[in-house]
Amino acid sequence: MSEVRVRFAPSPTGLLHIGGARTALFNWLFARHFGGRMILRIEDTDTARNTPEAVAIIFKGLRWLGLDWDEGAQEGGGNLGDYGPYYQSQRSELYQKYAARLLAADQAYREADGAIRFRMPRTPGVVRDLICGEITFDRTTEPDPTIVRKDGTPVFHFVNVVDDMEMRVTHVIRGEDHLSNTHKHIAMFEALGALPPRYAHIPLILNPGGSKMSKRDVGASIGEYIEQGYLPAAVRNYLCLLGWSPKDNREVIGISEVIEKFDLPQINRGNARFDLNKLYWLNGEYWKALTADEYHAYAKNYLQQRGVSVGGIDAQYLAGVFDIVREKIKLGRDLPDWVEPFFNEEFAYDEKSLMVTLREPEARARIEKLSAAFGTVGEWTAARLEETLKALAAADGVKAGAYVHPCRAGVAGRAVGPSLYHMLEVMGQERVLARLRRTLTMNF
RNA sequence: GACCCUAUCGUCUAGAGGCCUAGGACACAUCCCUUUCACGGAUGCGACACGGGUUCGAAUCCCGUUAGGGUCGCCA
Repeated sequence: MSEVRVRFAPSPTGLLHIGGARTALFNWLFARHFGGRMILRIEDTDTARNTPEAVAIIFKGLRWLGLDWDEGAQEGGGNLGDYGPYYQSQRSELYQKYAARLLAADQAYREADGAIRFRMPRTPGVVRDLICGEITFDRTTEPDPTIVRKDGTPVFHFVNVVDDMEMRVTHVIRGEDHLSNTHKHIAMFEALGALPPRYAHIPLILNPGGSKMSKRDVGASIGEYIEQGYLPAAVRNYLCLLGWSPKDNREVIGISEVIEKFDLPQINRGNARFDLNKLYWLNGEYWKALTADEYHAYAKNYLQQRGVSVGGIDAQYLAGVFDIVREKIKLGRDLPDWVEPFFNEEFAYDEKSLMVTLREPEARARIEKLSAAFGTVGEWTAARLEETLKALAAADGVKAGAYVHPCRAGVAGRAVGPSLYHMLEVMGQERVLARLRRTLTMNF
């Protein structure tokens, strides 16, 4: 096989769609597996929604997923590679040239209003798809597709073919929604005297309701995952599993291994429904697998992006807080809330800690005893604090929980949170005692 | 409506004629662990769409039906 050249050709719609992201991923995987080249072409012929911001969202999403490209459109509007420009909006002359050529050869004709139509061959259209197999389309009643509108702008099917030809694309890997149109593309290649690329149509991603995932569906945009603090490797791993499988019962699989094993024939033919639950679980697996440094850097960065300033906080304290919170959550989204009571002395008391715990008749007395005992505890470690608290409970003949709950509520204002003793250890004696004292002065 | 694709637990999938009383994962349920919430561990629930063939034998091959999805644009 000569050098593999694949392309991902998104149109700027304002978001990077999850289906598009998977198409990009499969193209990328194929290119990397065969040592080929990945090309990014921006299909921005629809001028209405073509804005620099919309294009930037595509770059951002691909970069975030770790999908790089060897050739094509670049951030800032640049082009990299010998077959550019890679923005269709900058290739109008080329399309005009090829339309004229088709017209001259009578393979296309002009309508009264100026639009140009391609003369469809009336022979059966045969598509040999690398995933779907050989399919034959009857074209006896197929209308001639428009390739240039009456206003002179070229139509998608035509520019797609011209660009794939000009850019020497060898394999077109795209969504199955294009399968029924592929014979038209092949006919255009042939009319232009070019060899068509090999086609591979991958199944669609359906929403939980079972229809094609649209931009309005929850989870449809890669931007959502960035914002919610999903880990890119987890999202990428999940996308790999939609229509492809390592076939050995593993779910968590490193990208280099996917590259090694990936090939087109093993891709499933049936559409797959999107399951946010499984992605969430998978993200948890990657969350746990992060090294301490990676996790700390991620947490700090995410919080800052969410407008939570952690700049002035002692690095060691910050790391301690991050560490005890980590095992309780699965993604960045939960970080701000879990971390809040550690950084903010004005933390809010949630309803449950207030109503159920702090208003209990014995709560006040227990917090007083806790204050006294913690004030003279000596070594401020989780183990020592646990011992101290349990001794208090034992002396009263009650379960540890009777002390744990008011303590947690008083110190963090929450009914749920990280392991209490570790939380106290991280917070430090001074802060804990101050908060307990303050709780006593409050009127619930 | 015409054409095309697809059809294994609720979901993602393993399965390419006997290894299948169909395996794994998510979700769900129960139990264990436990100060909460998670995590983890154990167990359970749960599928070959239906009908015909072919074959000694079919989840696997063929045909039909049904269902789902897609395409039929001077959208991409």
